[in-house]
Amino acid sequence: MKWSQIDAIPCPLAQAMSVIGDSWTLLILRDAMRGATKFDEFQQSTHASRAVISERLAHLVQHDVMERVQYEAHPPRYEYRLTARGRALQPVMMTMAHWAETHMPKRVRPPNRRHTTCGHKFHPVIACSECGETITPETVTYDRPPALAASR
Amino acid sequence: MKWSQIDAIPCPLAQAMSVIGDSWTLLILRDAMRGATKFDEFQQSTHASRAVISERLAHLVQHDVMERVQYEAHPPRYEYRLTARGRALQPVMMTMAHWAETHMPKRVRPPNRRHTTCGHKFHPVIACSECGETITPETVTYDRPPALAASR
DNA sequence: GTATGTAAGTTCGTTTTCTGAACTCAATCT
DNA sequence: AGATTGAGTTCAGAAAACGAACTTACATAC
Repeated sequence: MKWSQIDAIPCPLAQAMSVIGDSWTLLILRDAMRGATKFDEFQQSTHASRAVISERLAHLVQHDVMERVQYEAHPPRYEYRLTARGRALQPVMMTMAHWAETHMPKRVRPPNRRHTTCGHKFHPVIACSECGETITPETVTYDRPPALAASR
Repeated sequence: MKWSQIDAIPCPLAQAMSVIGDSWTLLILRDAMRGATKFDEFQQSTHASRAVISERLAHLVQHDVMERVQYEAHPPRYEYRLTARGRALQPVMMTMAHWAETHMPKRVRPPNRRHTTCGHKFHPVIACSECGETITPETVTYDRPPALAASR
């Protein structure tokens, strides 16, 4: 199977990969979260080739993660903005960044996130939507367990 | 810049990508979380080519996300197990799966996670490690804000 | 003792994708 | 008129992925 065909796999993670799993895509989204909107901003920040930036942005637009908006008529100019679906990736990226911060500390600056509501420096923890307690992997079960594809 | 050189970027997300950002890698880890350990299990479940599985597993071992363990001496046979660093990716993958479930519901089965501690079906929410409140993107600030690379 | 099977890979010719530099286009600015 | 800007496209060469076949080291069946 080709990587370009993972959208056919009915698994949430595979579906997520089919939209945001290509190389450079998450770095483009990181820049978008920091306020980037212009083609050249994405290109200069990520250092990916212009062809790749072009292809990835089109893919994100196609899947409603970003939108292409004309911001100037003469000459016609377009920028890219996160949609609600795109902004909803913020927890994913924060969780991933936190993993890198805790497990590869020598390679990144120490984090400096602050929660404005309580005023403290914090790191993200995963909580249960129902009881609010912290989720640990051992406390999660599946009613119909996700099976390995080969074993079905 | 080449994708294979993102490990040089001192950004947590880029560092995470350099370890788990290649195509197929997250699907391999998904299978590992479900209990897969054998080369052929990974290959048959993901449908990636054997060469790619081989390369990705070696990369994960090199970065201490999985370990290669001999489980039989005659003939010599090896399997792959998640390390602590690999198991720590569970929240990342759960958060990403939840994003796909909520934003691409037509393409995946409805979720069925249960929190054994409280007994309820749940979805993961991101909470503040200090005050326990739910984190929304607007309530996060950075003391030294992550800048766009081009603007530095 | 020969043949078949198994698990964990490697090899290799073909196809696909990426890379980076140059080019285009529409319009404004000097 | 010529230079600049922003948003791309084009293209030749390099790198990576694809998938089928092959290898290695044994165990087991015939």
